[in-house]
Amino acid sequence: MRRSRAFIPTTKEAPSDATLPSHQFLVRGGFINQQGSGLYNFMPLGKIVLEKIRRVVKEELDKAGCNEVQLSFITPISLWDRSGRADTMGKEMLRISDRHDADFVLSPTNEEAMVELVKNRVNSYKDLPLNLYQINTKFRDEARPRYGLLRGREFLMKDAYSFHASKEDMIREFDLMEATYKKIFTRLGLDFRVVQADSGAIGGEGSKEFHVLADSGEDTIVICDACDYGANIEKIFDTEEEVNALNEKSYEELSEKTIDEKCSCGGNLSFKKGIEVGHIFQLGDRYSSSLEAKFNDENGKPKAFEMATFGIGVSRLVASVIEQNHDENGCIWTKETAPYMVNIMVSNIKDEAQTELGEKLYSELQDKNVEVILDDRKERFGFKMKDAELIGFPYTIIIGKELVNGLVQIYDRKTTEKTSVSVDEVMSKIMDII
RNA sequence: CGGGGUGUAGCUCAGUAUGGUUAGAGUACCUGGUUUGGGACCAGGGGGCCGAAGGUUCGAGUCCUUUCACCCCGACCA
Repeated sequence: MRRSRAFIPTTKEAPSDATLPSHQFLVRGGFINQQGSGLYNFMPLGKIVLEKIRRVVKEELDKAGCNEVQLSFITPISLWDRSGRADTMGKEMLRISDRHDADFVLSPTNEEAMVELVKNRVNSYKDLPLNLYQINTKFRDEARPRYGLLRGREFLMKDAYSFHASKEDMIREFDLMEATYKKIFTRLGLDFRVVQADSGAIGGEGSKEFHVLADSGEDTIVICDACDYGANIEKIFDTEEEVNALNEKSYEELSEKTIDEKCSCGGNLSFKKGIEVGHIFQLGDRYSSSLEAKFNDENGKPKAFEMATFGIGVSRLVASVIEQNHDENGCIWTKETAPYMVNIMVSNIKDEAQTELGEKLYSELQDKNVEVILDDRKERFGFKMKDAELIGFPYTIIIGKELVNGLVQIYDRKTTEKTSVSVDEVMSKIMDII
């Protein structure tokens, strides 16, 4: 992509209501813009990042044997009447009616729809287990949307539902998904913890959350410094007062707060703030029973499916990457999430030698399938650098004043270091580090 | 859903207490010139139904009523 042809509206100032780094930088960098309360548009850069995260999620799930589907986003209210959630989900579920005055729902989650999909199509234990997922828009009419992409009303979520002949097999899948989620978040370059969680309204026995560690996280978790134990405080403390008191504390206050108790492994426990980006539940037969979704077991006896459900907040992950990876100048994307891996900056486009080299490197990197953007705008050096830092390309090749000596520079966004490299070596050097 | 706040140029905001020239600044944008390694400078220019609807008045961005939107604090939630 040529920067001169790209739609990347960056700004010097952030909207006055954006308080979190991810919100400010994603808006300033031209990734997203707000359409309404809790509603966001993804502009080209935001769309690229969103798709990259979606692809990582899809690749790992497919490797683990899951099937991707796509359910209709608008669902008839009757679907929700049958499970009883038309009443229990309350106002979070946005209802609409069509021209015939029939009532519909903008799906906030899809247990019912997925059970209905499988019901009467999977009739034998021989067809189990089965794990179906979709990466699709969800709508939850939050009482108070906030923090940009972290708590929107419309958001992109991966939701998966698995069906099993026995509880043992369901637990096997649950463990497999925990391992798969770890691969996904590791590939995305995130520092995260798996924690014991409160199952909440969705119900079920075992439930684990995946938290990206970030000062701005809305949840408070307890983690061990020696083993991989972690828990959401909602799980550990009994009363709402205790949980709320801790959640209100800032990151700084929490890090000073010590825990006297030791972990069962003997390690020290401490409080951290986390952003919940994944949640896996053991559902049992709650939905399959109420919706009468059954299969025949080895003895030909009808039995309700054992189920589990697995969620990942895909659009929330876009913001989570930045909450965890930014500095005062802007975004620092990880390798799997960067909108473009290499930015070629022609310092002065009136300098023919600089422009020529820029074009040459641009086409060579394209030939090698490197995601590359050429900053060919008629702007000054400082302007282009600030822009590149705000957007957060991992590497920028600066073609500028050192070219007369046969040198260019490679700017590393994460370390902010510039390294001079000869023109002859720059291609091999860049291919090495990306 | 309770409490508070804000809607004026693409963006950030003055102006509203006390109604009165042609509604402002910074930034962004366009033109010309100078500049060219850290969001440049000079000159000129375009851009507004002052959130919407009613009302008071000779006259409303400013006063009154209604309404919509957005934000913040709580409660709730992935």
